[in-house]
Amino acid sequence: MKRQQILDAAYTVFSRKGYHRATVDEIIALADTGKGTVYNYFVNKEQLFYTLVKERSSKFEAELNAIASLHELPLSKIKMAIKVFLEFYVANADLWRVLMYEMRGLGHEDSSFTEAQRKKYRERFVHTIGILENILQEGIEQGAIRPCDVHKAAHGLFSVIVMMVFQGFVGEQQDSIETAANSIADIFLYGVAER
Amino acid sequence: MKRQQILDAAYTVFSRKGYHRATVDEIIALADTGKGTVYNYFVNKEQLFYTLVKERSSKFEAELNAIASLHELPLSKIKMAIKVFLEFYVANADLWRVLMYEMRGLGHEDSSFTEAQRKKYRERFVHTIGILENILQEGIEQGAIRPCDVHKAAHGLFSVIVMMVFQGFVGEQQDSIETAANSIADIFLYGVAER
Amino acid sequence: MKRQQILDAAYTVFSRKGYHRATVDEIIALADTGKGTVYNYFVNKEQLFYTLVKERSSKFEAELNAIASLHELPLSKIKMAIKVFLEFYVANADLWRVLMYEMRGLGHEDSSFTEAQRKKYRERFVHTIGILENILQEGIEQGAIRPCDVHKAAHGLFSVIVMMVFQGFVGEQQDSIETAANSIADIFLYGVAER
Amino acid sequence: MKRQQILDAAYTVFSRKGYHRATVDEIIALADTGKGTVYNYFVNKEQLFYTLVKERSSKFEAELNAIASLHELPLSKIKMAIKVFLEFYVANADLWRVLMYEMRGLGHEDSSFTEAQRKKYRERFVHTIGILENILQEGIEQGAIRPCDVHKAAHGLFSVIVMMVFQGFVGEQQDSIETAANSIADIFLYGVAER
DNA sequence: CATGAATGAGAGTTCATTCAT
DNA sequence: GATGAATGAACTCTCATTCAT
Repeated sequence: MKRQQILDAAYTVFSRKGYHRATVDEIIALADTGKGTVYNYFVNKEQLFYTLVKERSSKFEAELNAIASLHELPLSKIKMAIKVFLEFYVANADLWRVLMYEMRGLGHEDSSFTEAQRKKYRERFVHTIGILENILQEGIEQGAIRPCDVHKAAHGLFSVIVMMVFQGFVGEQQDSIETAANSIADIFLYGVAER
Repeated sequence: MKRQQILDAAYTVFSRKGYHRATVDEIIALADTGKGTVYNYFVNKEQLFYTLVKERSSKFEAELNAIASLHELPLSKIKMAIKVFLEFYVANADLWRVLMYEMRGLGHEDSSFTEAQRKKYRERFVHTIGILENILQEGIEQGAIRPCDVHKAAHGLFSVIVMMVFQGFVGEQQDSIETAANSIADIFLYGVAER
Repeated sequence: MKRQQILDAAYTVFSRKGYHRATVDEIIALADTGKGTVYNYFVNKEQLFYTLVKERSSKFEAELNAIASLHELPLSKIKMAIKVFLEFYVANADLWRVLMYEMRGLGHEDSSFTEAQRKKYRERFVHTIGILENILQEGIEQGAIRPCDVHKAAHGLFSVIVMMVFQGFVGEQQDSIETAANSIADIFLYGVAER
Repeated sequence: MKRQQILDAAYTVFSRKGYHRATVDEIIALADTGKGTVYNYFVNKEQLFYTLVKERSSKFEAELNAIASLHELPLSKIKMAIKVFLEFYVANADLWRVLMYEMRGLGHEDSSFTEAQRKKYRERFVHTIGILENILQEGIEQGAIRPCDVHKAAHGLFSVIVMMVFQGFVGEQQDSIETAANSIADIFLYGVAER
């Protein structure tokens, strides 16, 4: 019970402050618990953060996998995937902003996290974006998508989704998400140019 | 002269470590100067960071403004703008990653920076993305671009550009930038779907 | 039964880590019991340590008393006493190193232990060394030992015994102890000078 | 100047409390300085302690080396060495008690210090006791000392010296030291047995 | 009796900032 | 203008002890 209180509080504080500026003191104040309790459940601040990410990710990753396995048309799958991404990022915008920053994209020298931890995080991203890649690849094979660099294209799509969320262009309501998903899919698939 | 040494060193250290993990001690070690000297030129760490951003931005913003004012076809202007963006972000990837993170996109309560400072940063972004918007708007008016939400479209284009840089998909060489600019423009304009 | 498990574990951990670095967590892990159980049997860490010392001391003190009461020649008694000391300290080297340190020899202001506890420990030492003194005194009265300050001489003998153990000059085997006892007695009685 | 104040305060606090119980807070209170200042001069608590030991040792070691090099009779040298040892340990009793404890004599698993640091300390001890060994060896070669295990004999002599100090049998006055040195030398050389 | 979740005082350490020289 | 010694608030983490079950 305390464990969950701590996780909830940590989620809030990490989201608000980022990893570095978040303090254990603030987390325990919000969780209404003692400092030692945090360290009974989590080895350290870093692992507390990781637990948060892991717990929030797993459902999302499962949903995404499910979509990839469906027998649907690629274009339809893409739209579904975009929607699932939006739902997840809308719900976890702040924490994932922090996570993405702390990972530093590539192999950067300094970060709050150990290299081992960073690798774990990166694998999660690579995995989810990889699913987008697979769908695109499938689309190319079926002639629905133009041949292109699916790795970059998937990253592009991903970056747009995340930006829409981070910029607050998408709200929490289902219809807001749906509308956004349609816009994103439309431009991603057909571009902005007039024919 | 000392001032410039400090700025150069600060650029390196902030880029490597991020805002929080960067220490004044490391900056002065690299700048080969004394700690007090930093505080003679800059009121504090935050303002040192801001100065850095301001100095690096201005040339870029000028270039972008120039493109916007050209008498060229919108599609051509878009490609040019993409190139200028890429050039700038490739050169300043690490510092801008830090900056974008610390700004926290919207009106978030806590950050390393004061609200006043954050507003200044945001205005810079709004301004550069605004130029993209204007070009798109011009394109719509001239019938080259499909009617769409230019605000969001510009942000989408921007996010893809930045992602390409942060993911290391674009190198520092001119031709790498040119190739990337073409790919981005191609998909942004015509989408990935087969016709 | 739990009580004995705790004592055994505590002995091991205190010996390995010293008083301060030993943690109750480590003790209960080794004793395979719960944290509360420790506090059912012992009022606190300090008293647990004391119990350990008391239990291990009593047999040794009894043996030493027995030797003192024998009707033997003083020189012979001295050798026997040295052997008993060696046996005891070899068996309890690590814990007694910790104990001797935490006592701080004299009336020092600060220690891990309360003054009352420290007094108890000191009395045990004074008592065992006192037996050595008595044997020496007996030797002087019988003309086997040169008149000298028996208090200091007994401490000197004691310190050499302990040093031999702490420096690892004496092993656990009976013959190693016997050899060491002979060397110590030889030099203590006759000195290192050539005649 | 602050550096010296910190060293003096640290000396007092480490001597009184031992390494673990000594706190940086107490040291700075006594040194009348700020916490950060300590870390400007010393990397950490461990290195502060080491600096203390190093500074206090060097004069003593030099004196001891000087005696070893004298052209004097071995027995005379032994007495001189004993005196120098007593002077040093009387002056530094408390800190050296702490040091000797934290070293844990041999290769013990856990200690406050890193293995590397422990090795440095041990070398200092080995060195000073080694000088005693050399003097004894010289004595044997010149026929003044009975053939014996000089390594152990030197350790025995050392342990007695230290014990005399730790037990408060020796005061700070020169004559107290002289008297003690004579008693120690007398028994070490000629034993306690009557002839 | 046995347990272990909960606790918080207190530890060592970092680092932006000040100010006398 | 240039300096760096001095500072202390703030940080993460430890661990003996309590107490409800």
